[in-house]
Amino acid sequence: MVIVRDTLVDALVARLRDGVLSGRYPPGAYLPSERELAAEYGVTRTSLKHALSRLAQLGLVETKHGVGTRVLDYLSSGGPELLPMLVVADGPGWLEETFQARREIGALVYARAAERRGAGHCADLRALHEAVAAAQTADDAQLAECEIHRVLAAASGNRVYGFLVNSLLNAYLPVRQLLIAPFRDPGRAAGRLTPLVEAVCAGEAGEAHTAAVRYLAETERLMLSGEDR
Amino acid sequence: MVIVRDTLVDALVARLRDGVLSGRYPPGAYLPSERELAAEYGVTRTSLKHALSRLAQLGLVETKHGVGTRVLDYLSSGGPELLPMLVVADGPGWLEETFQARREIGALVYARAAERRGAGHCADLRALHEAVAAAQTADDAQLAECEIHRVLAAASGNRVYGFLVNSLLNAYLPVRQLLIAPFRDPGRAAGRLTPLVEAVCAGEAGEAHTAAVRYLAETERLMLSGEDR
DNA sequence: CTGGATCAGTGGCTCATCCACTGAGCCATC
DNA sequence: GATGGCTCAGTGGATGAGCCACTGATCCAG
Repeated sequence: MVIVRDTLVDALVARLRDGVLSGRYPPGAYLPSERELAAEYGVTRTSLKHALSRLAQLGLVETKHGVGTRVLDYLSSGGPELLPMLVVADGPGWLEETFQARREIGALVYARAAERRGAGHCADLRALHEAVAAAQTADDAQLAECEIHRVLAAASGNRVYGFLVNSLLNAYLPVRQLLIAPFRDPGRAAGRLTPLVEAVCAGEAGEAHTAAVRYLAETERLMLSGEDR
Repeated sequence: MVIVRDTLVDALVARLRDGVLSGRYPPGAYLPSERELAAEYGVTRTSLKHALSRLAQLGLVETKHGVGTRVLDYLSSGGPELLPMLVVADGPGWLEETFQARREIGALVYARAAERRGAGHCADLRALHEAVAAAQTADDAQLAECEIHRVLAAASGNRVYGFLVNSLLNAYLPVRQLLIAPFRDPGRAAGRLTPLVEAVCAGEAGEAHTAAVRYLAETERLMLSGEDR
């Protein structure tokens, strides 16, 4: 386990972000001036500006020179990069919707990959599949599992799907412990993955699609119920 | 037309980002130290830090205290928020893949919305549809069209799809001129939208799905060919 | 009523300076 | 020879004072 110490700016971003997500700073409203905020949080204006700059990059606020910093409506203008923080902020609601999107988009990606399968991709997939089965620790299995999704996304022939999968996987990071559960027993994980991986490698598009949907639905049911821990 | 003057930090971000995307700073490599970079670009270290902070938020680099700033592999760790800059950077390739993803995910969203249609959503949709038809300028039509996508995403009952749609729509912003083309003639735009909107409002899920795919495919063909301008 | 000047308040940016962290290398100790 | 602690150079983190540029409201002269 690596000890990670948040930087001051990270902490500031978290505080301000929570203020926005919780509605303390509602959409359309202006934040207090940088000088006021800096005084309120007991930091330099420089540090506060760093934090605001990152909030702006996230699409949570918008800063205009000479005017002020306005809160945006993240629901109507935000992107999936907000998911990780939303999942921890209000939990189950966002998590379930993320799972649903992942399942449906995952099925799309899997079907595409099956259609376009190439020898190289299949080799990667088999190797990763074996890595999951052989993994001694839950962490290893989890990492390998993530890699499988990424390899499939790459095999879909559309890099945009790679980005979407990355975002959806990142949304899980904060609740990683829950996710690891189904992989505590490497044998079971292997058993569950086989049909999907085999189907994709064999190029059976229709069957792969069906298998993918079934696999993802089952996996997520386990994750949400917290069963098998 | 509003005149937007980029801030110094914006320009810095653009320069550094191009350096990363172009491979001048390859994945895994370390950037020069902040002091060196600041000198090279003729700016204060403070400003440079702001820029690096935003690059980090974008997932392009990773900064570690006492060590340095390392370039990440955006293809394997980035999210769809990178699309806008990739589309302008190397154009057609990313644009086509974005269109494909938008078409397939759009169809998913449309089908979902048709399944779960509610009176309120349908009213919104009809109003927007009429706004597109009535729009006097291409800009208006484009904005209303974006709104239709957002309303549909909202009607799908999954806020994550809203985020995904936002990201994909944002990817178009840099090439907005191209996109506006099919809407130069409001009458045609209206004619093209009708079947989809009607189908969703009528709740014919299967037909809506088919119509959505056909509509999106046609629209994007026009966009890519640049025809009808 | 209009157009320009003023002014208070806001964010943009700089500078000089110090602190905290990391990793490499040295060296005495075991 | 291996180990553990030390120093040191180089890196990013943070400060705070200060100045500049922009915006919008207000006021006033025309």
